[in-house]
Amino acid sequence: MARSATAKPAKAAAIPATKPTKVAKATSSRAAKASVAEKEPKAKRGKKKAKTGPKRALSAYMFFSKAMRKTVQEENPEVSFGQIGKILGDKWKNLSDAAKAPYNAESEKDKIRYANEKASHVDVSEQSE
DNA sequence: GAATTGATTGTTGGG
DNA sequence: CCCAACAATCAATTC
Repeated sequence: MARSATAKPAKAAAIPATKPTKVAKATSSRAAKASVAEKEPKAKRGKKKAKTGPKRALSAYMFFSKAMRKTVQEENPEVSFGQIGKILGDKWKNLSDAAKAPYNAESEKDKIRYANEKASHVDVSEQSE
């Protein structure tokens, strides 16, 4: 186990709109991390584990990027991927909790979806390969 | 048990 | 085929 504290913060973190408490040092993990953090952005995303199992739940930003990406491109037709990301991120942060609500909702749904697949574990039919 | 690090998710376009 | 910034978020590892 890990962050048992993350058990279920009454959707505080998942739904800031309902409760913009922002976890606020839920476990001081984020705070401390924020303090440390700021290391050099080492693009070390060379995949490690996670075989072909159930894909993890997407984050609100994932859905946001999917939706806004196109829009941002239209407003910025001559921007590269990196720029889009920066713009999207900027907008994302600029978005209000209410605006994030729908995205969070999607992420939540995905979370459940992921949990469901994970829960599937081994049922009757499954085991594709 | 709490904190931290790490890996994963999605986008597009290119090397 | 993998990575690039962006943000989130879980998940296992570690202490």
